[in-house]
Amino acid sequence: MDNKASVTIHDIARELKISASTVSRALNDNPRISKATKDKIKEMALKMGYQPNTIASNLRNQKTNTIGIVVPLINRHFFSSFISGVEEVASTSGYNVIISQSNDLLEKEKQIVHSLFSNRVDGLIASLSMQTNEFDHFQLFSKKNIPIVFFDRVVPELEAHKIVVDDFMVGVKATEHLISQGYKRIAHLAGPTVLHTYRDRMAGYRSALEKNNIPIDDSLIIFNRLTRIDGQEAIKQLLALPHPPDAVFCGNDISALSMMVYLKKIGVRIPEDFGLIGFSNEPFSEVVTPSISTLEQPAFKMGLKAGELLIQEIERKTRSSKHLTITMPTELIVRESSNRKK
Amino acid sequence: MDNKASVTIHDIARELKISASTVSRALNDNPRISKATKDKIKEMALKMGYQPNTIASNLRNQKTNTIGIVVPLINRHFFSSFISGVEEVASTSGYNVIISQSNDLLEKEKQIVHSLFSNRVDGLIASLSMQTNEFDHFQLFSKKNIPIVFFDRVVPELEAHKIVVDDFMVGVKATEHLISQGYKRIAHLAGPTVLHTYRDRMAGYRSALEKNNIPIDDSLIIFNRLTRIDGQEAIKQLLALPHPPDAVFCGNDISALSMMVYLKKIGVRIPEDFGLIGFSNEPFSEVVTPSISTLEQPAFKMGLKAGELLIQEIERKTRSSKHLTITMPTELIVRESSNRKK
DNA sequence: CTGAAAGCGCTAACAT
DNA sequence: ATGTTAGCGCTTTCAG
Repeated sequence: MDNKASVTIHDIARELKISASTVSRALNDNPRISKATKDKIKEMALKMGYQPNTIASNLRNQKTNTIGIVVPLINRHFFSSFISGVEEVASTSGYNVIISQSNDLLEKEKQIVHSLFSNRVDGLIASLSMQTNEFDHFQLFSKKNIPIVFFDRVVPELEAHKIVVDDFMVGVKATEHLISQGYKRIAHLAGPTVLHTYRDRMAGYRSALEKNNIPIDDSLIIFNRLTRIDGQEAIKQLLALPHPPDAVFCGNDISALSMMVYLKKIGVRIPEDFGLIGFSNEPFSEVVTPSISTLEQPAFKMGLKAGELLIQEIERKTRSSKHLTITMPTELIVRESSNRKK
Repeated sequence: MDNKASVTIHDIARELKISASTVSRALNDNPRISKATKDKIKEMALKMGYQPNTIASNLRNQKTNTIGIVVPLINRHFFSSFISGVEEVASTSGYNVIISQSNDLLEKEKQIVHSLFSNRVDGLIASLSMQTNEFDHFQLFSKKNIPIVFFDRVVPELEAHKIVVDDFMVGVKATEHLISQGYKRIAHLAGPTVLHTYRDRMAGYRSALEKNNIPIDDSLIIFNRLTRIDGQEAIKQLLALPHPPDAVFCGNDISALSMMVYLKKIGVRIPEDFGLIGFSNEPFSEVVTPSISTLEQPAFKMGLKAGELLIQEIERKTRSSKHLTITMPTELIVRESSNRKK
C-alpha cells in the first residue's frame, strides 16, 4: 500500500543537498553539468526510484511528444495496419500515440478532435468519418499551426498534408481489368460520394468505360455504405434490372464478398458467368473460394509515411507553406473472381 | 500564421474583470457559481475560442483520464477488436487511450511500460509479449497502486486483475465436438507451451480424449508457432504417420486454414474424410469454403470488460484487495469443416 | 559549473 | 457567490 507521492527532482536535490535545477539539468544531460555530479545524481535517481513526470515537463515545455490519430474504426484491417505504421515511426522518434475512433460519426469526430487538441498533441493524423461534411473542428489545429496529415479519406478543400492513393487510377485499373477479361456490362458499387475517394474511383470507372467505348448506364451504379448487407442488396437490385450486368467493381472487398456469397447461392458461376473485383485486399480475399481480385492499398507504408511527414513538420520550426499530397501506389491483384482468361 | 499563445482562463478573467478561479469554476459547472455569471463566462469563452489545457489540469489534479494499453501487435484482429472495446467504454467514461505495441519484444514492452508510467496514465491494460518472463516493470504500477488489468496472455504469478477465456474448456469443447462427429484419430496442433493459454488448451484436448476412452498418442500432438507455413508442415507430417489422424484441432484459425488448403489440394474431402476445427473465429473462417469450425474468442467484449474493470478500479478510492480473474465464455461455432452429421 | 526564482495553466483550500 | 493564494513538477532565464 505504498501510496506516498512520487519522488520528484526536489527529493533528489534535498537528498544530495543541491538544487533542483541541477538535478533537472543532470537528468537531461545538459553539458553544463560536470560528469561527476551527473553520475552522482543519476545514481541517486535510480536508487530512489525516480520516474520523471512527463506531464509537468510537457506543461513547462509546451510540447507533449504525442501524436493524435483519428480513424473511423480501429478494428479494420486497413486502419489498424496504418496505425501500426504510424506507431512504428512514432516510437522510434520518441513520440507517443493517442488513438481514437470516430465510429464514422461526425459528432464523435468533432469531440475527439477537440479532446486531442485539449491534450495538446503535437500533431494530428486523421481519416475523415463518412459523415464529415464540415471541417471547422480541424481549424483548431491549423489556426495554431499544429500540423495535420490527412490520409485515405481526405477532402481537397483541406489545406493540409495528405497521404492518399490514386483513387481515380484505382477505378481505371479495376474497370479495365474487367474489360480485358471480356465482361460487357460492368456495374459499380460506389460508396458515399461525399467522400472524394469514392467519387474518384467512380470517375475512374466511368473514364475507363468511355475510353473503351462502352456506354455508361447510370442504373449500373449503386451508392451505399458498402457493408455486407449493402452488397447483398445491391447485387439483388442489379440482377433485377432489365439488362443486368455481368461484372461488378465493388468499392471494397466486404461488399464484393457478400455479392459473391449471394451469387454462388443462386448458382451463378464466378468468374465464368460473372466477374467481381473489390478493393483494399482484406486478408480474407485471398483465402475465400473463389479468391477475390482486388487492389492492394499499402496501409502500413502509408502509416509510416504519414508518421514521418508529421514528425518532420512538428520538428521544423516554421511551418512549410505548401501542402504536400503524397500519392502511394496501388497494385492490381488478379485472383479467381475475375480471371476467366488464362 | 496566427501563432500567439492560447487563450487561458486568465484571459477570460481579465476580459470580464473577474478572477480566474471563478472562470475555472464556471467552466466546470461548479454549483457555487450563479447561473448568470456562468452564462456570461461560457459565452466569452466561446467567443474568445478558449480551449482548456488538459495538461495543466492533469498536473494539478494528479489525474490524466488516460488509460494505457500494451499489446503485442495492434494489427491483429483479436487485439484491434479488444482495443476497440476498451476504447468504447473509455470514451463514454471520459478517458483517452494511449496504445503501444511491444512487437512481442520484452525490451520494447519494458520501455513502453515506463513511458506510460511517466505519462501518468491512470491505469494500464496489457497483454504480455511472447518473450516476457520477468515482471518488474509492472511493479512500477502496483507499487504506486495504479490498477492494471492483464488479458489474454497472462501469467498466474501476476497479482492483478485478469480477463481470460477458459482455455482448458476450449480444448475440451473442440475435441468433444470432433468426437461427436465420429472422428476417430484426433490430432492437435499446439502453440508454444511457454504460454499457458496453449498449455491449457492441450490439457483440455487430452482430458476430452481420456474421458471418451480414446488413447492419447503423442505423435498426434505437434508444437509450433501456428503460422500458415507451420500449419502446412504439420499436416504433411501428420499424414506421413503410419496411422494418420482423421481430424485436427488447431490452435488457431490460420493454421486450420492452411491445413485445409493443403488437404483440398491433395483431394481429401472435408469434412467427409477429414475434420478440422480452429480457434478464435477470424473473419475469414466464416467465408472460406468449406467454412471453418472454430471457437469464438469474444475480443470486443473482453475489451469492454477490461475497460470497465479498470475504470472501476481507477475510480474507487481504495484499491480492492483481491484480484479478480474474469473468465469470458467461448462459443463453439460449428461450420462445414467439421460437420459431417447433419 | 551551480542556484534562485519565476512560471507553464489550472484548481482548491481558505478566505470574505 | 466570488477572490486570493499557493502549488502540481518541471525547465529556464538570470545571476553568480
